[in-house]
Amino acid sequence: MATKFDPAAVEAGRYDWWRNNGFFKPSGDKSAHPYSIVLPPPNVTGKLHLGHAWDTTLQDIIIRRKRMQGYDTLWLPGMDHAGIATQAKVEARLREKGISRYDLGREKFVQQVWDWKDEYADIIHKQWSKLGISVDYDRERFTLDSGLNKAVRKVFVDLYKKGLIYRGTYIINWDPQARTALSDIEVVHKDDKGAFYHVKYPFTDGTTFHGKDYIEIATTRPETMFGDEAVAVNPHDDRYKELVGKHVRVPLVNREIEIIADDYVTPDFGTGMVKITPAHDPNDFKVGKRHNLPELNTFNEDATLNENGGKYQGMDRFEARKAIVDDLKKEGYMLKIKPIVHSVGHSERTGVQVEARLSTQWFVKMKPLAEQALKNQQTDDRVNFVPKRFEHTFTQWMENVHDWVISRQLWWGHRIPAWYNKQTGETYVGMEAPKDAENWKQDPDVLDTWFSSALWPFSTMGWPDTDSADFKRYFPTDTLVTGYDIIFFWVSRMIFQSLEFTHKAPFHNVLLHGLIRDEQGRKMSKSLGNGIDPMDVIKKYGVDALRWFLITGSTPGQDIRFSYKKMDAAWNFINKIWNASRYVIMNLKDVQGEPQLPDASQFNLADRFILARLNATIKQVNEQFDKFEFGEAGRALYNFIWDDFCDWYIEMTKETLNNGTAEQKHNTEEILAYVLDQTLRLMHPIMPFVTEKLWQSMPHEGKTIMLADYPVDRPELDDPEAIEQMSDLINLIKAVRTIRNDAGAPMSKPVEMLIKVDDDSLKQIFESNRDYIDRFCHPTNLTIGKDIAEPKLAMSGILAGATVYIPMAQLVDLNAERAKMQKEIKKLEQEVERSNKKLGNQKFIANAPEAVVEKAKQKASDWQQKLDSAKERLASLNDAD
RNA sequence: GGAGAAUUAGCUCAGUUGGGAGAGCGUCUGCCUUACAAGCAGAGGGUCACAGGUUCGAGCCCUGUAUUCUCCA
Repeated sequence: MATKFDPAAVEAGRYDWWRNNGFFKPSGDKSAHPYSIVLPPPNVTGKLHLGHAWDTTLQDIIIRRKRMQGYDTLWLPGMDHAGIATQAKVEARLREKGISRYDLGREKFVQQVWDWKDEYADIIHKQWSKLGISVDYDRERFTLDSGLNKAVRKVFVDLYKKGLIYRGTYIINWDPQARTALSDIEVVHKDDKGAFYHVKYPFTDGTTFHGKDYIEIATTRPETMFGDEAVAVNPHDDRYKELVGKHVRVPLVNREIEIIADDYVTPDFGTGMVKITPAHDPNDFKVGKRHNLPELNTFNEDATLNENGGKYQGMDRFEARKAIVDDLKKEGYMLKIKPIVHSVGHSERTGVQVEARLSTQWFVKMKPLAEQALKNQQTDDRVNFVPKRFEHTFTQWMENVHDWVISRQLWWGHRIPAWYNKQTGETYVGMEAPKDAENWKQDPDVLDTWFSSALWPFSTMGWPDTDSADFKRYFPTDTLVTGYDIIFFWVSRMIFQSLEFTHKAPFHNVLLHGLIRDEQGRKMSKSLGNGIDPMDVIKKYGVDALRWFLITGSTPGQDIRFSYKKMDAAWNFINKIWNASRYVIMNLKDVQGEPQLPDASQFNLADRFILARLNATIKQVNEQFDKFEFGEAGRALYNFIWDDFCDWYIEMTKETLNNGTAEQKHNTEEILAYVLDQTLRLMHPIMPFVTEKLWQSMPHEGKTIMLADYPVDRPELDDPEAIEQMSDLINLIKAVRTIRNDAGAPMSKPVEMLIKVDDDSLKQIFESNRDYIDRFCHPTNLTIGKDIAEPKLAMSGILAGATVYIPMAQLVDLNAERAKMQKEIKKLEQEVERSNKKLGNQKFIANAPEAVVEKAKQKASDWQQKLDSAKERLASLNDAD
């Protein structure tokens, strides 16, 4: 075995071997409980990033452990066509060649997108294998495949028939670059610098107001003024009451509009007078409906001004704004320009400023669906959010949800199953085209990507065929793992669609994780150029190290910062495991098959200690895993492996393996093998590659660690006495090491050692473990006793129930030793006082649990013992010269 | 404006039913000890943001304040 962990060598070929042996597939064992996860399908837009690595690692840990525990596990993978995002990517690529999608036409363009999809699906498959995820490739799905398309059409048609999908003309969010409608949540609001333009709207009938023949309108968007249909004031605003019903003129176009009264206007915002542009603002749209105002659209799809924009026709909205402002100034209409910072909506995908646009779209009526989802949270079928607080995020959104715009003016996606009669204009919605197809024209639009993603947990299992084997066996799924940033987009929608169509929640648990940030805590983004390719990290450290970092560096629901220093630490830990295993494997002489424990009568103190600690670790890891507390599970494993196993047990086995009897040696080998085997199994879900490699290198039974039993708690191995006695031994060894360090006496230099004990039990422990004391403390000779003569010129260490002395005539600085002891006494006195105060408190004795009181008493007596020893020691130091 | 999160060692972060504050990295000292020097041994380092409250007992529960961040409007 190599002296260093070499991830490339460990990983080579292993994934394919697992996969080709069918280890990733469900066992199909009907006597076992099923456990299923659907992978959140990554977008075929691009490569996987660190966030995907995190998300898939969490799932892989869950599913690998369940598989080892004997569940019939299904982890179903797939990818998402990501309508607008992928289309935008392909358009950008074409644009580099000077081609637009319109040049190609729909069919050819869509073919280009399929090519893109194939290219990226290939990359993603390679990345999945690097990440080591144990998904069942035979069940892989794509959100645009024919089965899913069938589910999409079925859902659309059913919802339409139930009146939960409708078509109508409303103000929606419009992305002028992608030229499509967007839902509310695809709009991200950012603070932008803008201005309030204060513009004169002159009266047309000679009215004057406060001596002026105009009113002052403040607007942030002068370029929409050609669509103005009214000016509104608040009906309770006494300043303007008299103006209601008067008429003003829209500058530059000289169109006459009326001043109306509407509650929507906030009197103390701006001038308290608002221009109403029903076709270009959602609030104005509502006002317009109330007052029967016309809806005049002044923009084209790409946000250039249309024929209603007069001489500005054809200009882009921002260009037009500049020109209009200039002209308003020139013609004396501009009163002032006041810079402001205000929140402006941008397209989540293309980043351009979103337009409020009046258009005819398809919508999902959300209220009944949301109510159903909320109600379900009060039943046994509720979805368990981990961490809990995200349930509030979900319910709050559901309580305030608006109707969902589902049509997209894109070419890449599920085509809307609606046809319009060429003659009558009648609408037909159905699974298939009408029989007389030649008389109908299908809606050219496609559905929002999330409309198909929302069906993912059941559409991938064969639904709408509710008799399909997978649907019956693996739906509802057990756990969904995803980022908290898509609770609205995805989690919520899966829940209400699943309830509506399967009458069950799609999963029992939702485990939500945060985002990965860079070393400075910034979001990783293309524009910052601070993104890190997980494949680069894997190349340098191995995927096991990356996985370890991802799960131990995080707490559920919290963001995580990536750093190479943490990756170094992760690699170091694996290297530690590697070398500990190397030690064990090199020392196994005649252990065969699956490691078994010798009879308990053969255990020495170290054996009892490590097995008790192993058992406590198994218990803790299982408990934490069940709660999705992977970080805590990882820390328990880290402490056990590094501290208990490597620092103590392995070091102690060197004594037995070198100096023990043949039988002792054999027992030690068996125990080493057993502990390592159990430890590798515990670790396997987290670091699958290195544990498989090491497991294969040691005696074992079975083909793969992937299918070995996951460790379970064995109460007969618990041993508080061994833990206690071992702790006495460790404290002694540590005290000697500290003395040696303080005195500058390295281990290579043997010293005399005396231990004065208060009672026989401690004497017994030290004497029966004398071999270990020799090995760890290197004394020339060792005296243990109750009444030993205390050496004068010595360094000392105070333990509970014992004092250790190391006589070093030349090296002892008596004054320093006295000072040290005085400091120690002061500290101990404080502790004793605190303990006594606590125990003197009757309320504490009466109210605290018995175990807590007992522990406090034990501590008090330990402190007192130490204090007595320290005082004694100081007295003898004072006598020394 | 509403909701949530964070605030613990120099840095990055754990701390799960309230019962004497931990890790990794960094710092200082000493060791190439036959698994590992990317290691081993030892040391130093914290009024757990602040102010109240509940409790025998608070990093943890409650109230308020401050700072930072996220989402929603």
